[in-house]
Amino acid sequence: MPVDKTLLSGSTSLLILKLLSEKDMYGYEMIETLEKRSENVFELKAGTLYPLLHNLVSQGFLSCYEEDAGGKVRKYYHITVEGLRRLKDKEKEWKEYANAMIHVLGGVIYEGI
Amino acid sequence: MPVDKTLLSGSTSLLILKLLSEKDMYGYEMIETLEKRSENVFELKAGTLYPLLHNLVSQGFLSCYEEDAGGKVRKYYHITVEGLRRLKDKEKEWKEYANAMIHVLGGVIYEGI
DNA sequence: TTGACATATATCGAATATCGATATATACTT
DNA sequence: AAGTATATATCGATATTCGATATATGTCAA
Repeated sequence: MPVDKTLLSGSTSLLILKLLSEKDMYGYEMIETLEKRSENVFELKAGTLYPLLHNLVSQGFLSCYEEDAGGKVRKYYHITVEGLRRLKDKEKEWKEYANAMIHVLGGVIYEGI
Repeated sequence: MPVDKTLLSGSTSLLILKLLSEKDMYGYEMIETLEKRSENVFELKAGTLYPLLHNLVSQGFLSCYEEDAGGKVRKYYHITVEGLRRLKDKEKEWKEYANAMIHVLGGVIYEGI
């Protein structure tokens, strides 16, 4: 059950940074991992991911190296120190946003997030 | 402390529909109410709101009537039956999105929202 | 009374983000 | 041999928001 794609706007880089804070991954792997972890709510498209990865590299938040996997060359991405800092900021920002939404929607504020 | 504006993408109409499900409001009032309720996290701009309101009216989710307030004409917006249905759908969608985010971010899933 | 600021609505162009379509190439399966 | 999955990439179209700008009235202080 994928959600309105515009809801993802702005949170995609956060999701990617989060995944890479756990281990190095290649693009295709990120798409599959996100899909599984979110129980098919996030269906990140390749046309969204690859330009975003290049962008994060050029901003210094990720580094990239190639590795051979049975004839196929995979591009692994690794989060940098600046990337970890960025992740922390983005995570905090998202929690602020979510709390504000819950507040307006009339629910209790979830202090845990 | 306003958050990254791209995070709002897609949730703005949900916020507006939610406000109007409580009472009729005019545009300027919505901007101020959202700002207060979210503790300055949401700073909806007039350039975003007014076209959005017109759009929601043309889609049949809102109706509009004018009222005089000390020389100034205010345009009050009222949520329609279809608007209420839309609100319910959008609310459900946002909760699905938020739960998926929390899931990926490694937090517990907040069943309440 | 004049100037500044708040109220109130509106439009337009620029910037940003995502997707769909398309392209390329290899591996695996049937 | 053909089709599907893996894997990366680019481009144009679409959607959303904002900043800037415009207009007009009310209020308050100097």
